[in-house]
Amino acid sequence: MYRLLKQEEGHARRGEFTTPHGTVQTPAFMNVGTVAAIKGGLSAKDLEDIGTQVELSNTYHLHVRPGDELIRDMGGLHKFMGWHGPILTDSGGFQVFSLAGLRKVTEEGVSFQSHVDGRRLFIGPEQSMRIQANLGSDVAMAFDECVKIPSPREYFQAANGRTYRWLVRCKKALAAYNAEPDAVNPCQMLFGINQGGIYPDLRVEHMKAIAELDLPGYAIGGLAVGETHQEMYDTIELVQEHMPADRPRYLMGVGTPGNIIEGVWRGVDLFDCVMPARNGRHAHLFTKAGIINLKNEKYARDESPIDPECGCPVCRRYSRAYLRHLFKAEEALGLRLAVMHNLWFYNHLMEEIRAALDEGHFAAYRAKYAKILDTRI
RNA sequence: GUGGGUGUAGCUCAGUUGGUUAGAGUACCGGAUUGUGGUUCCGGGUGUCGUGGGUUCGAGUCCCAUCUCCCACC
Repeated sequence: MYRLLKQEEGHARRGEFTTPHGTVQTPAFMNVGTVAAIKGGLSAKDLEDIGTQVELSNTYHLHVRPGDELIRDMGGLHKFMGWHGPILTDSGGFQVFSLAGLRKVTEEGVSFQSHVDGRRLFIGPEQSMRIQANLGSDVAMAFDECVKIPSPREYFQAANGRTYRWLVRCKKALAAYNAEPDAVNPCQMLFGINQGGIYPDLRVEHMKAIAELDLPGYAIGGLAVGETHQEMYDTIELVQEHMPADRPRYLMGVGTPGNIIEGVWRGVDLFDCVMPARNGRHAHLFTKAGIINLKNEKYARDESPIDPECGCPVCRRYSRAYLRHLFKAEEALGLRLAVMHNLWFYNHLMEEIRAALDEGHFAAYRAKYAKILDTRI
């Protein structure tokens, strides 16, 4: 359930999103742990320490290993991974895009070749809902088709039709699974996903259609996959007008700190992105002054913390010189500390955005930080 | 002391009958990464070819001397 607390200038929204495992203050950034683990070695306790509100895992990956039935038998994903806050699961739809070389799309669904052992898998709307019901996440994402940009308009049109029909099937299937007496999380919600590339009419038409299905939340998918930032922002701005105002809005897979500020400005409530974790593993660290590459030689004797303005557990204790050494020596601690800092940075960024919205100066915050946070220094 | 071997990038090494601007891996330096296949991808050569002399149009390559290190013998 979503409650709008305040609407700032522009379209920015301050709200609360309540799930079976707690209330999320929005705008929020969801921390991505695809295989029920934050890569880099962070624990559920670490997530609590760095201010994580929502954890995100993936249907496809957990189905492949260890198997969603195993997780159901272990009491569901919350219990399995020891994270008792809200969890959102992605549907496997994005793997239609990211594992393009290993799959085949039909009206029924998508067949994949497993990236783990090569066996043939099939995931359609019903399979995705079954898996997500077994995982017992708080939010299940619709099984959609994410299409690369650029692609022919005709393909987007066909994929949009398929994604809509799949969504109808998702809604029916998930309701049935969660009505079963031994459902892991009977109040699990389903979010629909808008697609259409950067074709304005396809985006709007699709958004209007899925809005009529009266789902607990809606996502904008298929962005940050090849288009320019301006095209992405224009698409968000266009689509948000047709999203129900009383439901949370989730911009999937985005993005940089600047992308997030611009997304909030255009009315987005939820974000997720692998960037803080993946870039952190490669020593790219976010600071209030811009992005630094900690492997650079110039930090070899730098006694200052990653970000002098940061209050995270890593910055309170360790120097750039030490962290650089850990990376050069390929010590696991380097990855862990870097990811911890970056996720703390993202979570803290959202706290600042919420505070700016509460206090009515988000426009000034955006003007000050939207560009500088994405700049390499 | 004698004989043989060896010396090319920080490291391990390749380099044809003498032929254009000196090659690879690794290390190092830099970049990429947007609903995650964590050791990936892309770019960069950083060199007195041990040293000196000689032959040659031309030498990492052939000749002489010398030095280093290794091995064997005395």
